[in-house]
Amino acid sequence: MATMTDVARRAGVSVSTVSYVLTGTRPISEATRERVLAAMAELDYQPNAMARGLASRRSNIVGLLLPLTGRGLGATETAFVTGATEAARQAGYHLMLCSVGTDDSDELQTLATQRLLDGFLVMEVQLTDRRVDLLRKLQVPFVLIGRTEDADGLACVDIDFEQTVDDAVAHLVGLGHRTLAYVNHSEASLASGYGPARRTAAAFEAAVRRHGVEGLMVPSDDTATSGRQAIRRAREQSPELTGVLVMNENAALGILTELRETGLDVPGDVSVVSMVTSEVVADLASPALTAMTSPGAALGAAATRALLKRVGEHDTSTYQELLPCVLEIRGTSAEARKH
Amino acid sequence: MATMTDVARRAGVSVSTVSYVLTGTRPISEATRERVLAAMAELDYQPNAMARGLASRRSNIVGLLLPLTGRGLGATETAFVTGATEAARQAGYHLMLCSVGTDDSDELQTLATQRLLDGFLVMEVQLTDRRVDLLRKLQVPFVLIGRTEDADGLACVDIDFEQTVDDAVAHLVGLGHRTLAYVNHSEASLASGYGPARRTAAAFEAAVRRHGVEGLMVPSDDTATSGRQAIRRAREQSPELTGVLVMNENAALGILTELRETGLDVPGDVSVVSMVTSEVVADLASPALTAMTSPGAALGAAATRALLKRVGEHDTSTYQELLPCVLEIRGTSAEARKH
DNA sequence: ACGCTTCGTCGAAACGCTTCGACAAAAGCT
DNA sequence: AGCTTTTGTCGAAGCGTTTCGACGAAGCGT
Repeated sequence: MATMTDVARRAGVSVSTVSYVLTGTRPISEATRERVLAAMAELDYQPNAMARGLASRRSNIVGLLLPLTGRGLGATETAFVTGATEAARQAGYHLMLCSVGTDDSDELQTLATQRLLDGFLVMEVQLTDRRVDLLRKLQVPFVLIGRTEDADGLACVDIDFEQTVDDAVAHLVGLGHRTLAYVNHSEASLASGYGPARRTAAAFEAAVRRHGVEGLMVPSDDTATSGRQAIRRAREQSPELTGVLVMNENAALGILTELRETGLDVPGDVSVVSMVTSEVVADLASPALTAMTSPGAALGAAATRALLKRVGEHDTSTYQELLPCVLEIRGTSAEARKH
Repeated sequence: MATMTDVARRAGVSVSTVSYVLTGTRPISEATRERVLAAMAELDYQPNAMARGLASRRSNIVGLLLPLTGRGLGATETAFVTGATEAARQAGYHLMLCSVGTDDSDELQTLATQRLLDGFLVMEVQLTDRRVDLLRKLQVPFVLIGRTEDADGLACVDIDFEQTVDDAVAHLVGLGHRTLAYVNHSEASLASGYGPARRTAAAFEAAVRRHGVEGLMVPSDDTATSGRQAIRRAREQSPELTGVLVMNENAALGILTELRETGLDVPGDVSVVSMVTSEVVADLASPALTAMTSPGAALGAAATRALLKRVGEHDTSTYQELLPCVLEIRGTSAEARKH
């Protein structure tokens, strides 16, 4: 393995000159630059990442804080990770997966103090999140995927839930539906103050009022079975219901099954719009789900860019970027039946 | 940020003594060890990962070579990643996600030569894989998830496809099915020599022969639509077909839809067993899919353990570990109809 | 009491890079 | 022409560890 000293000797310059060629920190004449580059090529030189990191106090690695609960990642999260990895790579950075629980402060502190990582991308952000306080105290650059209660002084990238819900409701109302149900996340997450659940709940209420239609919200777990129960409950409470907005994918599929088995046609009798849904899952259903496709990869890329900017420029300003899900009309939404 | 020098001064010993306490490389008396540990605690000392890496030529990071194609990761892959991350963490290692294309030798070479990673986990292994040759040439420890054509001298961890197919066929035959179809991966992947496709094809043929039943194989892309076409084709060729084994999840859901719309009952008329399927996806269907659940997390953990062993002990022997998928009987398989 | 090994510790030399101050040489001003 | 900048390069001092050789102090067998 060739080192910088080898390159310097071969090119007949000092090591510092080689370093300047590599980093561009100081001007180097065209002639010697070429000699150095040639020497590197001949020796198959690759800078040693550890040595570089030690000397420059930069690892060029960012950590992705992702509590791996064991139940796996959904398509949205996966897309996010993919997008982030790709964006990091393009900027010459690497992404390290850090499976640290949301409340495992010790583990996170170790990780952040080791000087192995230049910054953090924080996923699965709670409304009040201990990791945020810790990272802030430690003065480590970080960007949240999601938002805390008070986002002041923080950098966040998140789905624009308000816009997304509003677009979905507008779509259904535009098709003539006058009585809507929103199948949200579970009661538990609503109670614990889970951001997306809270925000969409509020947004749904606002949208419904603004459009002057009836709206009913019911909670559901993220399983097909729970989705079936939810839609049954919704139809009991409000039998004239023709438009359904549903937060999570598995519940959405359960709802389709339940409606079909009740003898109702989708989208003939009832229209269903799924939120924050990936294309893959949408196509699993038959007919394919009309859905608000989550901008997973775009979010990941945006978050990474924001983080790298903070790392590079010691930027520490408040920053917020919200991306809406985009409506993909497929087979489960149609004009409301006239009566 | 406290350094080792600070700790040494505080404990009244030399830096090397501190280092020995930390690494256990040389014996240290109980008394000074305690003094050193106390000093560390008082100073909130954390070893600097870069310095340690430079001096010891070990980063304690392993790379996960995962071509992120943009179409996202399935549940099995995700579980794998999760399992690997967790296993690495428990051994004091970290996992770095490396999105490197299967034929991007330059990128991989850079990565491996940088001395940033102690070893590699290689996913999406092709039957003949250029990455394998490169890593071998570079003398970097690595473990494959999957198998190449010639696995001699390599370390591989993979699904035991032969066993899995055999178990699935045995399940269907045990229920009285005498004519089976196997909906495999696409024609293209079969032609390109994709391992799982080839291996399951051979295993299916063998199992069918061994059990003395009829078997037909049809290819399908990994989409619901393609699954529907595949089952239609299979029933044309072999109308008395009552048992279906299907390789990929999306196709499996398509098959259920197609059968239902043809007026056939599952599992009353036809039994369907899905292979290498995660629980989440299995539950999406109604009735839930009887499936061979892939041991994603276990595979990831096994691969990581194997890799760390090689890294630590400069072990370079041939190694192979195969884990079968386990049969989860749910709602899509039942006794064959008597006639 | 004598050498001999074992134990516990120290000092110093790596590890391979970045970065700072210094300094000729070249270039830009009046 | 003389003076100040700017440009291009060098040497050396870190960065915070690990690791190796050395060495005094114990512990052992005889």
